[in-house]
Amino acid sequence: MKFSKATNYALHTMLYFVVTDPKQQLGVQPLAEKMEISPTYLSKILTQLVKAGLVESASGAKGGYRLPRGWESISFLDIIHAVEGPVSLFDGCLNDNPECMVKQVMVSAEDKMEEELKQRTLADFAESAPAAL
Amino acid sequence: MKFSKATNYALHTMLYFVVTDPKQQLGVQPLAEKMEISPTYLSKILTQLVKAGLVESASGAKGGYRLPRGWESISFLDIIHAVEGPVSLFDGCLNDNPECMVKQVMVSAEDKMEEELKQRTLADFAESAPAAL
DNA sequence: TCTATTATAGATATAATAACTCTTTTATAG
DNA sequence: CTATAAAAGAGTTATTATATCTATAATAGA
Ligand code: SF4
Ligand code: SF4
Repeated sequence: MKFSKATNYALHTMLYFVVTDPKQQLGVQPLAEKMEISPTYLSKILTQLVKAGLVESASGAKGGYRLPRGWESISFLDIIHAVEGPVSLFDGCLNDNPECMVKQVMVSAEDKMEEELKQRTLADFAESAPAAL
Repeated sequence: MKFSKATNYALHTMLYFVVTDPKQQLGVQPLAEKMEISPTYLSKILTQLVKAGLVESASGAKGGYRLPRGWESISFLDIIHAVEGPVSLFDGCLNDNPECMVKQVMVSAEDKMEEELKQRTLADFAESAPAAL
């Protein structure tokens, strides 16, 4: 019952994009070194973010990654969902009773968490946390 | 990023105690049959609940499990914590900066979820959901 | 005390998932 | 054409979840 390391890497990577320069193309090597993981692994995570539209990539020489226009409104939840997939904290419900309050409680709890994660966007970090990473 | 099956079993077991008879001693076999898992496995989960003080157990003949006095105020969060341990959705933070907003966001999101889970107690299910399980 | 019953503990096996690596392919600037 | 960098795919290892089996401890009742 915790977020994967991949999600961690994704969050930190996105934040790093913000605190450096959202416009500039950035290769995967410097990022990988910062977090001490292999470039190919991080690349795989970044590809997930690309597919979710949370970063832009450019192949070939002088290529790299950068934030897309509109990056300011990307939320924590967006990033988490991009990496973890559509998570539902509560699964394995056999007799699928829609009235069941157990499910309702769990779903509502998850919603509360997601609400919070949705409200926090990269814009919040543009000024406030340049020293974080 | 989801709750374990064990947590599921624990929640359903607790609910089952409520909808049947909170006072009566109940062996592990009937419960295990209901959820189609082995008695020893469920027993292990129940033992965790016992250690957390969420159920009472009695060894020996005519023994079994039952809810303790004050069971009405046991919350979903109590049960989850008893089985999952002290979970923190966000770990693997290396340079432990207490000012870090990333951590703050994640912790606050988790808090929101836990608040909700804390407010839902077994008492809510005493009348409302006798047909759930 | 003896026996049947029931929880507890420990060791172990299996399965599933996460975490990571290596290799190959595709794309592009110069 | 070539150097560079991302994307894709296959495969490996590590970790954790899930579950079972066996043995031990406790207790009520005969
Ligand atoms: S009690 Fe609710 S959550 Fe559990 S199996 Fe039934 S419908 Fe699903
Ligand atoms: S940026 Fe924040 S969450 Fe990430 S390692 Fe640093 S202190 Fe921890």
